[in-house]
Amino acid sequence: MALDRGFTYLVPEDMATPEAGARVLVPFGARVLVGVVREAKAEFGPDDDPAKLRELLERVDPPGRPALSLDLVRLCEWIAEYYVAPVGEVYRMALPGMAMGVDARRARVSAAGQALVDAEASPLLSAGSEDAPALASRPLERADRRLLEAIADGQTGKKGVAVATLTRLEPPIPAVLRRLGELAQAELVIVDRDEAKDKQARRELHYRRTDRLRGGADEAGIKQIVGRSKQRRGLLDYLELQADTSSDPWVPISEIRGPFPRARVLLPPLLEGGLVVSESRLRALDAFDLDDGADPGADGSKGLTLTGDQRRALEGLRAAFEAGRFASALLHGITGSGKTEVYLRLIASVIEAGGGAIVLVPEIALTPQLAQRFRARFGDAVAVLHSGLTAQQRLDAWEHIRAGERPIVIGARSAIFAPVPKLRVIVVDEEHDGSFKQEEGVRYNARDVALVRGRSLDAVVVLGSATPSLESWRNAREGRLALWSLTTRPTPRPLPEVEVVNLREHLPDPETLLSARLRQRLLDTANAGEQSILFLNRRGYTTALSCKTCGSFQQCPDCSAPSMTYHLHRNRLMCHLCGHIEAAPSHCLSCGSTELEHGAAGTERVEVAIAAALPGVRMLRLDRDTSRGKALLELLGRFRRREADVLIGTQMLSKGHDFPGVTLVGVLRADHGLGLPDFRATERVFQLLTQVAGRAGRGDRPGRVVVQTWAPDHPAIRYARTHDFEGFAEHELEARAKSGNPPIGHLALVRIHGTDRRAVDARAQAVADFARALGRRIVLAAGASATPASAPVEILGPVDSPIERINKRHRMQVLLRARSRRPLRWILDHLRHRLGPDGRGRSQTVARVDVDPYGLL
DNA sequence: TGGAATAGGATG
DNA sequence: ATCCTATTCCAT
Repeated sequence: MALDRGFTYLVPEDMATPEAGARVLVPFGARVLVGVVREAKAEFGPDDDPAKLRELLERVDPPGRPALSLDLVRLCEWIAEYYVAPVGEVYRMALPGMAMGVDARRARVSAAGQALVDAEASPLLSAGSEDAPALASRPLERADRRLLEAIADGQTGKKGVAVATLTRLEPPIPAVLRRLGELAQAELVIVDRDEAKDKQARRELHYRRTDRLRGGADEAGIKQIVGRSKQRRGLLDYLELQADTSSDPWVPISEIRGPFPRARVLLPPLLEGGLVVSESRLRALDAFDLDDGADPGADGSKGLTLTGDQRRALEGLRAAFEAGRFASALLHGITGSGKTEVYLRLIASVIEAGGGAIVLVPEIALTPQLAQRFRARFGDAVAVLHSGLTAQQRLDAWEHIRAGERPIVIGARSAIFAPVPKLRVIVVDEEHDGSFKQEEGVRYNARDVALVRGRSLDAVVVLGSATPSLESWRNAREGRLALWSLTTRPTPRPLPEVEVVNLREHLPDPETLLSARLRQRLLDTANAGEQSILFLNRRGYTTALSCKTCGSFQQCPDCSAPSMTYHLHRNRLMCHLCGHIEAAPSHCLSCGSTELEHGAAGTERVEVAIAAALPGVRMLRLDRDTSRGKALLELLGRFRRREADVLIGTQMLSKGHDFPGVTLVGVLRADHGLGLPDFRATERVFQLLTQVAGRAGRGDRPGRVVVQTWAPDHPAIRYARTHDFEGFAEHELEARAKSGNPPIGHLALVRIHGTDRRAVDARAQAVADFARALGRRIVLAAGASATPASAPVEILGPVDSPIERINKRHRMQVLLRARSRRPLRWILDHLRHRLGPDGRGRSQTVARVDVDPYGLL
């Protein structure tokens, strides 16, 4: 977590004052850091002590070209404030990784320094040296000599040693940077800037499991290298699983550090034993260089006439754009109603007028078709930002965008920070999607940030969805968003028929999870030469292995949830929360019975079972295990090319894909997830079913949807059956009003976690007490006025988080809930300074706020 | 006694 | 956060 405050610096006499958003080099303690100017002021602020201020060292950005435009600076400030996030962290997020440099200096010894080193190294001379050398302020200490020697040893020719490496010497030299400064002062070493540092900084050490002693064949050989360290073994398994299940076997050290914080210590023996190799690499491949089998370059929709709905929506949005004022709209269009075409034409107008646009999509890797349509229509004007870009590619894209060379930007969440000049339109496609909410670090919601950025730029913001979030729906109903509805599909095809199968009456086959009805439909569809998609909301083989005799099942040692899933592929158990992996046991660990059974089925097992039950039907499986990055696109391409009859997958599949050959969609367990302690569960299931139904019958044949459920009367399923979004929304809004949950109420969740249970508990209690005290002050203040309401802010907790332990860290939470934002805001502003890390070592706890949390897990 | 682990404090 | 200093801890 970065420092949650700014620092004031003086602008040197001979420097033009850098504008807000410009990067500058500043002295910070003994270090030199890259900073971003938040504000340039002519006078001292009340908290500034002129005597303590230091001067800026250098400007990084040339005058008139700050890294962040003023609108982005304002946006960062707003985010830091609203989401109670450390400002520094927010700015760092808004800039591409390496725009913020590291210590770029290099050090080498001078002639005098070299002489000193040589003298010390020579026993004859050092023994007889009468007058010990001294620095300006003090005698030369042993640590200084070590530093000098380290520099002399490390420098190659004239290159010198990177200062950054000197700070990481083993054993470390105390106060290295101060000593280095003094040595430089005494002209024993020369310190200068390194031009080539950026390239270095963009690389990262990656590790890969080799083929040596692979697959558990030579257990003894592995033991010899790994030894008895469980962590080391876990790391090896982790890398092996990565190599097996992902398209790219290389894992960057930063990623390994998640599940294995001690990776640095664990890796050397594995490297030495040849089980693992390392390499300095740039980040993974650009997934979008791959052809996923979609129509190459064709954008057949260009000349099509719009439906009446589309035309009205487009005209309304264009009018808003031409008015040049902020406007926000919800584009509610049933699946297949042509929302994208509306975006395309709106953006075409914007481009024509010399403006720019941002299109946010839930997960770019899952919506390559949208990107392709934009590329087909706008060609090089489009920049696609996604997680597969290397740091270098990202920086390049960012520079291109900033220069106005690519006025259209398509990307996931973080693309909302794209430095598009003259930004006039922001589209948030599938705005209901939970992935717009960042769930770590700065927990912003890109959809809401889009509205704020749009407002500050007088731009048009369009939120599009077939199943709008209840937040947006309510905003539209109350007039805060203009509402445009697309109620018909451009092609004269009705929405698919949804057939609900009550599993209570029609028991599914325990292996395939298919009811007789769905099984028959699958066979019919395959026989007709058409394709099917099956959804099951759980990856892996089964949830867990449980003992038939005593019923006990394996828990992750570091997490508290039943998160261990069995993976047939390598006969391993893996925790879905922290990545812990272990060999699947052959017998029950508590009673010794060898009779173990699989719990609730996952996609892997169902795939196998169906393949066995329906011979001749070709199956493909898609989930996070089989497919990341380019492997995903390859798989989708194979299905599109009809290399399989049935694609089975998790909800990853429900987003935006278009498979013309699919006429049947089956949902194996629609009610899955309804039992979770999550106020959005019903909404999510409704959305999933509606989105999923949209996958059926998009080609030239009508579609059919079969929904299997144990709860056929649940509202999510009832309303989805009739494609009745409005009915669902009204029903669910009532439920939210009753519970005080969003969008009627407003939430902020304080999360407290740490290794030591008691420290976490104490901190959580303290946070809750403090919030309650603040809450009472509000009540007192409001007491005199006419509001008879009870406490305007409810403070719930502290309680253990639903998953009370993840990766050995205990987690607790305090929920703040209010009918109006203002009192909640007030409490958060006061709570702000009590957040962040507290305590040290094992008893350290971290508290952070999640404003407008998406889920409460 | 000196170096390692650890707690507290400041950073402009 | 990261760096620095003072303090405690512990083995030699």
